[in-house]
Amino acid sequence: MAKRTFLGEFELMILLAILHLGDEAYGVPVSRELENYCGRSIALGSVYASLERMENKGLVSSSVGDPTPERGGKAKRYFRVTGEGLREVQETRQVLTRLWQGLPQITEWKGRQA
Amino acid sequence: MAKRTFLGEFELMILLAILHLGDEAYGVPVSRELENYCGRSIALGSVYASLERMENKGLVSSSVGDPTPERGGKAKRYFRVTGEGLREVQETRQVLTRLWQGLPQITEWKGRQA
DNA sequence: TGCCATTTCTTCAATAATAGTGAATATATG
DNA sequence: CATATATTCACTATTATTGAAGAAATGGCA
Repeated sequence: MAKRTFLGEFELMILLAILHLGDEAYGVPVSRELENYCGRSIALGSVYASLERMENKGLVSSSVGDPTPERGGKAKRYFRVTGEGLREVQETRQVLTRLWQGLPQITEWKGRQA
Repeated sequence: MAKRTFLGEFELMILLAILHLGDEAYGVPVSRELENYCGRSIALGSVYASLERMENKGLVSSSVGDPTPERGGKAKRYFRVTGEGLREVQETRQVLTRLWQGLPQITEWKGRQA
């Protein structure tokens, strides 16, 4: 069996999106948030699948809210990042930050070139 | 078929390790470099597998050097990050940087807590 | 009132791609 | 030939992606 591994890129981004959204972190806005940050479309199914896996690993927890009084206002499943999830994000950030420090070809790039 | 996706966490780290190593970037030191940065052991096979995939995707290129005059000095396969590989690293870094900006619970963490 | 179309959100099933492992293989030198 | 360095291989596990189906709610209209 494959042993414990890194946080996947997608997992990392989802965790960060949840932190950004705070109390409004359920599947749909998480997906929208990612699309905004990444500039590409994200399949909702992949977000839910990843959330499911991360809940099993203890990186996020979820709770189902009440239905809202609006058309299609089905109860939402809200997600939070657990302490362990936060720790993993922090560690990943540390490693990446160290890795791209001292690499001018990376860090001096300011965005898509003209 | 799954469409084009993000750079995986592992792929990203390998690309960064290659950039750090410059002219000495072949399988073994790449793996060692990762172990140093990540603080965990890395299976050599997984590094080669990832390098292989990335070469197919055009993110790295490789060339086989000459044997070196030392015991077991088998010819090495050196890797370089291509222009496209570099661009992907840069874009990934941009997205991640934006995502963890404004999150004090992430950015104000200075390392493994005492 | 009682349906049903519509909306919002979640789950599912199936496939592709990536990660990880241990053993095997290839080539050097001493 | 034993040993050292490096790469490749075969196989399994985990993660990513997609498209469609399922659940639950409201709004409007006969």
